[in-house]
Amino acid sequence: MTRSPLKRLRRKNKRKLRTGRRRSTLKQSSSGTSFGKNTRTCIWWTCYTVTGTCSLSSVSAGSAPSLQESCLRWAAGLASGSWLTTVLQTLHLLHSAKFASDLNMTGWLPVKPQLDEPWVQEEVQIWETAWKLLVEIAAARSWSQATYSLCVPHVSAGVFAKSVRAREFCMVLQKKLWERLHAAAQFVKNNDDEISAALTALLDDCWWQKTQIALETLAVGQQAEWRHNNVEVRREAFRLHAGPGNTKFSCEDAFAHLHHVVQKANKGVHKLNKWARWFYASASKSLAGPVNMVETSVDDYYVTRQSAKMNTARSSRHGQYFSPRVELPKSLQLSSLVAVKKQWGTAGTEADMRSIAATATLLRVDFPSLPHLWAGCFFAKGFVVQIEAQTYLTLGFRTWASQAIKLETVQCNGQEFFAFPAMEEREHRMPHFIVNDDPKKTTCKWKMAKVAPVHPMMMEEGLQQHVSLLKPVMPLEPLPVAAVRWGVWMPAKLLQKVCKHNGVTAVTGSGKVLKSGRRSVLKVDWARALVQAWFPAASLAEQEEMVAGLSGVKKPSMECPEEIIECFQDLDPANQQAGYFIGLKDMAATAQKANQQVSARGDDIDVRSSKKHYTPKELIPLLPGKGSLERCFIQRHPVNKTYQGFYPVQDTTYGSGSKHATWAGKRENLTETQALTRVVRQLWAWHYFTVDDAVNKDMEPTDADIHRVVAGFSEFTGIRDQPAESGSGARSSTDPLPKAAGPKPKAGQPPKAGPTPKAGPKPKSVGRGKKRSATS
DNA sequence: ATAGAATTGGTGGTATCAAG
DNA sequence: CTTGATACCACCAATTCTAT
Repeated sequence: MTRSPLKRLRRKNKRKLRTGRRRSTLKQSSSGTSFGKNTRTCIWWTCYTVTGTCSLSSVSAGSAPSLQESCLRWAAGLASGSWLTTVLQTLHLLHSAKFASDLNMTGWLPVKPQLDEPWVQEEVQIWETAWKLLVEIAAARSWSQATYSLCVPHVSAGVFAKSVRAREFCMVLQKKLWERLHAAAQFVKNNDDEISAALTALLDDCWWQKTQIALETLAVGQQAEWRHNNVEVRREAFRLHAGPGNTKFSCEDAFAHLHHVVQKANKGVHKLNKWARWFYASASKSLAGPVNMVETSVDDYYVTRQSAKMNTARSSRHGQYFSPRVELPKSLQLSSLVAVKKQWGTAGTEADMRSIAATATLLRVDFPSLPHLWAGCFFAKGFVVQIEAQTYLTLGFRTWASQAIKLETVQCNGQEFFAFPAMEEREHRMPHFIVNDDPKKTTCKWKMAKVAPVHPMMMEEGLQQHVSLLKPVMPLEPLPVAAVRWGVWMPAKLLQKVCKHNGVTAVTGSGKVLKSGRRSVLKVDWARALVQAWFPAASLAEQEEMVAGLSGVKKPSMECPEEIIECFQDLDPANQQAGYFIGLKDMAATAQKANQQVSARGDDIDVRSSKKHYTPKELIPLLPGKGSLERCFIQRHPVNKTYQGFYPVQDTTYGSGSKHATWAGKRENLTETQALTRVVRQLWAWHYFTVDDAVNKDMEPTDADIHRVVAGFSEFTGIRDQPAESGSGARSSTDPLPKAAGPKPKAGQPPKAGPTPKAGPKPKSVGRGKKRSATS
């Protein structure tokens, strides 16, 4: 019994770890053909890299950088905030004359045009849309990249940053994280209160400190007293980052591939199943050696199938595929996916962002305010916020904190504008985070305003050198008030908290009728109560807009039965204007609009999901299997004047086949019958080739059959076919494929001329199917 | 706490387009 | 007409959100 390659590999790696890193394996990894061109590398490959001896001297100036060096530089750049430079450059396009002119914006005008002119409105609209896009891009990049500058072990790459200052900064950051983690652990141990609970949740969200590698990295730093030039610190960082940062991708790739194999297996395509497993085992270079490998060529596939037929020993031909023969130690509590999730944490983009925000919070914020940080949910992406003299653009809130970009204020003629400070060269950048722990509108120190970019041509005289500035739509007002005014979405729980902290408790339910006879309180009810308490003077439509934003409800927020809408519309105009009906009017209009949107959306989906070019029922009798064969069909395109037939060629080497024919075309000018005949004959040719058991050849439709079908269509195309040729069942002279329908090869057997797929009658069209089966 | 709804991201397969 | 590229759609699984 041979041992599984996986097991063998594990042992190999273990041995390597134990015997100390004497032999450099890094070279091997960088020269492997797997990297670069194809990232489908065995996961152990990457682990291998980590255990190798580092050669610090290889990271040197001079000759062309090695793969390791460029990867290391890249990781170091990310750790010291290179991505933030990109974010700032993106946002700075607001002040870029070139950007404005690229968008065909009119330049600064000393005499302002009328705002209501169509071209002005159009340009202003474009400029505002461009700004929104810039904010989206900036926020997306910030939240996806900040992890490299904040979380361990990513930050440790910073000791290879270009400047000493940046290197020092990364070590200081890790030192702080280390200290804060210890303080947090102490606090949780000694306290059992609200703060302790919040801190536990924060640590859960941080997540990275639960990993062995992060703790090890910090421990190495601590032992080195956080000196960036310590040999061990640099060695650790080198091992982690001097290689393609693709452990994640390698794992995903490997598992995605396994998943694919499993899918195929479940479909019962046994030939492909085995083939794919062999391919998988042999595609991984790191498995070479202990296992007999097969070549991943089509020839080899045929040979293995031949040997299977001839009952020769296959074990000498192929490797073994993976299966979990070794159970993980029980103490790890990782025996199931559920256990993994419990032990480690949830994965995904949301979780990553939470981790970033939690780490930033752990770093800067005092523990006592942790239970109140949910109040940061007012920081909506793209708004301008201010505390004391400092102003920021927010990039969105994630559970604990919001990312923010510092702004400077520009005064002119008593008006206040906001601008991004001039870009300066920096060796090190850190993302900025802001928090709010006060949800009360009366005491909250933060102020917020919605802003719009001023169009370059509309800039005040004397400010045109800025190209464009951000201008508050309304004066800054307390953060909670502004958030409600602009309908900043928040989860239901937080909305409730906001209401309670601000004394809004009179909430009428509008949900289902409960046993008590009262209606249950929904999210919208809280939103409506808050809006009515804070904006009693606003019109109902305005209030409903705020409510819709706060609760994020897309459907009609209240059940407004059709009858009520109809009743209202049946009222005579005088009554419709009556004071006590005006509210109803707005509501009916809103509900109707929403209803229409919902129903229109439904229709849309229906229309798109219908298959327009599926086999028309008239063509079904012409198909092999008469419609019972899956993925075998003919499309008819009256506009393109084409037929296209598809047949699921079962031999996976060929994928599925398709045959296309045009009638009334320029080159051949076929009749419609001739075109359809070509397609039908090809389908049957594939059918004979594929199906092993005896097929009654008489089932194949005659030319006359085909013509009859086409004649049924002709009224739609306007192109009349000639009557069928007199030779009744005989093939016409234009029959395109007399050979293909000729001597039938036995199915499930390679063409007799040999193992190459070229010989013998075979489907001509290979198409994408072949490629996929060869590369998957 | 938890069931169920909604949302999101990924995958395989089909439909369509366009270059040669 | 072949071929490759890509848009689009249905479906699945993971995750988040809401309501109870």
